[in-house]
Amino acid sequence: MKPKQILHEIDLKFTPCRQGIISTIAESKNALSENEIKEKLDEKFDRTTFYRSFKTLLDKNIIHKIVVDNQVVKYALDNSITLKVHHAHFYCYQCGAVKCMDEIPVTSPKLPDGFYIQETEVIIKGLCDKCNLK
Amino acid sequence: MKPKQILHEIDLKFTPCRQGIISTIAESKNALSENEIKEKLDEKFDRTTFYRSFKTLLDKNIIHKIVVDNQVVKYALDNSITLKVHHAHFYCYQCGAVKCMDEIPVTSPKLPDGFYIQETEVIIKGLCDKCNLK
DNA sequence: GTTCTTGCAAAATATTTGCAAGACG
DNA sequence: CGTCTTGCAAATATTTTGCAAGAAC
Repeated sequence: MKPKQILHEIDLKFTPCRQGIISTIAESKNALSENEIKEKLDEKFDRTTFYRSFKTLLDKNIIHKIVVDNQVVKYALDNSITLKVHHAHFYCYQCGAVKCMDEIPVTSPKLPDGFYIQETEVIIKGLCDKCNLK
Repeated sequence: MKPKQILHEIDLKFTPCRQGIISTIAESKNALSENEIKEKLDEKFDRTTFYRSFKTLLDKNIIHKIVVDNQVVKYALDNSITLKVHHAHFYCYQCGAVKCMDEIPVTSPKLPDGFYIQETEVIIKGLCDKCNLK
């Protein structure tokens, strides 16, 4: 689905920043940080605009955010768009890449009585295939 | 094991801030934030001192850090101290508590060839037993 | 006494908010 | 044209660094 369609469906205006974020993320096989997205875009946007655009897209579940250790913050298209199941994320210590592991479905474990699970997040850290084989 | 022993074993000086952090965390059944620890301590410490103490204790694997969505940052005693296996963390949307789920061992899934797993982090979000049953 | 830690000040970084101008539909 | 978005400035919040005084050993 194209950015314009996506935005239209959820009643958001088709603005250059949103459009840029969505298409940049969609083209990338890894999750991207604000800076990585910024570098790939032709047009310049204020940092505030990025913050607000990310927030809007997150609220509308167009994208999801992956945070590694409070340091690395990356974004990827959300499940509802890619129709993928909830998945684990991989973080490479070497190159810093964050990858959505669509083939690794996340199943919530059984918790003690009384606990209600809404979401389970899995971040696997190590070396990605490229860095490991170097 | 007491704070003094712990610190001595890894060649760290026995200072009031480190001592306070370790004993406060050890006494709590949930992971604690900087502010929660600060409130429980009698003595006051500069924020810089907390940052540096946490860093030192993290580096030496005395404690571990749990970050939820880049917002909530909490600390708990590390595995090497409590001798517990690597475990999942639970975050309650309602009360904000972060709990080490020692009974939920974390097993790393099988990744595609080439990937090397060093660590797997699991954060389960929802309602804790107390908030859920209210 | 030597080395490491602390508190303070300040720098660097990250995030949020208000507001007027401009773009979208 | 009414509403939402953007960029800029500024307010907040967070984290890091330098340095001299003090504590640990």
